[in-house]
Formats: sequence, structure tokens, C-alpha cells
Amino acid sequence: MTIHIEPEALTNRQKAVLDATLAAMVAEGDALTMSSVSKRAACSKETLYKWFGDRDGLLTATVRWQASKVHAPVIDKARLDRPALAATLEQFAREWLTVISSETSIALNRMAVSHAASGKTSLGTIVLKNGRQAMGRRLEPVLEAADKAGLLNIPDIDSAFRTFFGLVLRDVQIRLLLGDKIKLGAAKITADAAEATQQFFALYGAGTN
Amino acid sequence: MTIHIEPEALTNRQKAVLDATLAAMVAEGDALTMSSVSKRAACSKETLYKWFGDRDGLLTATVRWQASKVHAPVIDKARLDRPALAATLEQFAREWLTVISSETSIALNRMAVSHAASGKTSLGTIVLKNGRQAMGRRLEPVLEAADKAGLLNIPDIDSAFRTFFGLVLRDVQIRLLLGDKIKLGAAKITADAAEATQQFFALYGAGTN
DNA sequence: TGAGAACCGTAACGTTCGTTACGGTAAATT
DNA sequence: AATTTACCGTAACGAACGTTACGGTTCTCA
Repeated sequence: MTIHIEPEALTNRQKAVLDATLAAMVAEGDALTMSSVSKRAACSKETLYKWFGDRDGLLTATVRWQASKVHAPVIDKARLDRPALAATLEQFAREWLTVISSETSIALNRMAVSHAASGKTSLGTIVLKNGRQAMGRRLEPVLEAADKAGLLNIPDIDSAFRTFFGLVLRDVQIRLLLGDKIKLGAAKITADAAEATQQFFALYGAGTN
Repeated sequence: MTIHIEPEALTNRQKAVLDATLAAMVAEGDALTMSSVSKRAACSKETLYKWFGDRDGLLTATVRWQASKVHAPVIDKARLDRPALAATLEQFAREWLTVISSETSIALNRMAVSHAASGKTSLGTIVLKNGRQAMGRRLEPVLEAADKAGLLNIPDIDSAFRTFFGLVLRDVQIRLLLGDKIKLGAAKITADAAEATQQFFALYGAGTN
């Protein structure tokens, strides 16, 4: 029986246990065991089962917990001119690349992919909802506003977002998931984010197509 | 002890066993067992171990076997004008989307990602080499020729290829790996490939930037 | 035709790991 | 202060599965 606990209802001790589980995911991948988690979290296995039901419940709670920690940066809608829009998109791209290339994100996505391979899609759905979809929900209003303001020319908001997705991430995520060693320093991320933004403007900037 | 057999040196019976393993991967994901494979292939477990060494050897041989089955379409370098280039890129994009959205590719990539999560990167390296990198080796000469012919304006071949990668695949692969149910019919693939090609020309077409 | 190799189906072995149970300790509650 | 509750550390149980072993059958080849 899997127990669902809303991330807001977690006690501090429970959050600490989930953080330890997260660390175990990063360190051991999907080979993590209930024993290794309990040792790392300095708690008993009995407690893990009482709190989270079973192994799947623990993994699900951990993914949800991590998702709840990622805050959506506030979008500045006040002034909407071309430089402000470019800065917003660039910041988006930077944050996104930073998150995607973090060890935590890699471990989490790998876990979710493995999970999906076994027929269960709950972890994959959660990761998708808090990754790709959350980004869409945040970015699409910006694109829509920019379209209405005449800064961009976007026939299909969703399609434009997916293109932005592709321009920013390119082959980075799949290569990282497959174990390719990529060195993504701050400088490289900044440069890639800038290039993706520039390319996006070239495709959707008002008056360019 | 893992045994390496070059795909060309496989007997027909061995190929049949690997095809059965492939089917097991698609059907059962990474939860496939040696027993389920032997049952599906109608062979004994003893044979599996004699031929492939251990579980990892079987999985590796299967991935290599699948990789050897994907033939690289011949690129028509004879006439190189704008319509021919566009057709080539579009065909590339179509084939790529078709492969990536196939159940076999999804199962294989999931397997490789899971494998990479356990610290081993052999499967991930093979998949990367025969997926993303093989595409690059095929496409980059085309881009270079087009650049030299004045059809495209490409400062960095590798970067341009990665952009094409992003424009074509966008969020498709990660969504499929995470279990999102996407319906990618032939019509949708054709349309997406055409749009990606058009966008690529908009970014790198000679005289557009 | 007969001996040996290759292979199938099944049983058996040992390990790992999810899950449960138990004794002991500290904290909370009455 | 006494009793209950929560939790830790560890041990134990049972199932799944990788791996090995074995008897029987088919195929190869001399």
C-alpha cells in the first residue's frame, strides 16, 4: 500500500529522510536499497515503511519532494519590450540548462525513465509535470503576451514553446541521461542560453518571417 | 565474464535469440529476466550463458545487434542545390523521428538509461554512438558541403548539427522515455520534419542572417 | 552407424533485497 | 512517576532471480 503525503504536510524529520533518499539516488542510482536509504538517513526501515508504505511510495514521495523544492522564478510582466523579453527568455534558458545538468535532475530523470520501463508511469508523469510541463506553464503566458504586444509572431504557442525547448536543450539531456560526460560550466550555459534565445528571436521575432 | 561477439559473426540462431531478447525488452522493460528471455527464445538458459557470458553480455549484444540493423541511408551528394538539400534534411528528420518514436528505440534507450544509472556506461555509450553520434557523422558532411557550396552559412558544424537535433526532436524523446503517450503518425512526422527543416534554413540559410 | 558435440527443458543453489518482526531507548502525555 | 507512543538498530523471513548443473534429445561428422 502506497501512502501519499502532500509535500506541505511533511515533518522536518520526514523531509530529512527524503533528502537522504535523494542523495542515495544520486550516489547509487536505481540500485538503491531500502537498507542503504535507512542507513544513510539514520532511520529504521520500519519507519520508512510506516511513513511511505513501500519502496515505490518512498520513491514517489522523494520525487514529489524534490519537485516541491523547485520554485518558479517570478516573471516580470510589467515592462514588456524587446530587451526585457530577451532577458527573460535567456534567464529561462539558463536556469533550465542548470537544472537539467544537475546531478539531482539526472538521477531523478533516470529513476523515472527506469520506472516507466517497468510499465508504471507514475514517476514519469510526476517528473514530466514538474519539469517540461511546469516550464511550459511558466513560459507560455510570456510568449502569448509578447505575441499580443507585437514583439513576437507566434502562430501556435505550444509549438513555439516546444521549439524553444529544443533550441535550449538540444542533445544535452539525452546525452547526460545516457552517461555522456559533458562539462557544462556557467560560462558555457550562459553562452548556450544566449544563442538559443537569439535563434528563437530569429524564428519568431516579429517581422523576421 | 562478458563475451563480445561482433554482430557480423553471429549465427542465425543467435540472431533469432537476440531478436527475442529485443522483443522481451519491449514487452517487459528492464524487468526482463533470463528465464523470460530463454522462454521467449525457446532456448535454454545454459545456452544464453555460453553465448553471452552473463546478463550484461546478453543486453550488450542485443543493443549492438539492433544497432547493426539500422542502415545509414545513402546521401545523394551528386546534385547539391537548395531543393535537394531541403529534401535531404527533411528525409533525415523524418527517419529520425520515426526511429526515435518506435517501441524498439524507446525500450533500448530506457534500458541504456537505467544501465547508466547503475554507474555502468557501456550500454549508454553504445546507444549514443549508434544514435546521436551516427546521425552526426552522416549529417555533418552534408552540412559542410552545403556550407562550401554557399547554400548554408554555418560557423560551427557541430553546433549546427546539435541545433538541428533540437529542432527535430524537441521534447519528443524525453516525453516518450518518461512514458508520455504521444501519437506520432506518419502525417505528424512529415509535418514536423518539414517545419524543422524550414526553421533550420531560417537560421542557417545563406543570406538569412 | 556410432560417438561426440550442441542444445533444450527443468531443477537446484546462493545471493540479494523488499518486507516484517522484535527488543531497547528516548520523548511525550497523563 | 507511570504509561504510552515513536523511533532506532538489527535480525529474520520469503520471494525473485542470476547462475550453475544435469538428464535427455537432436544434429554433425567421421
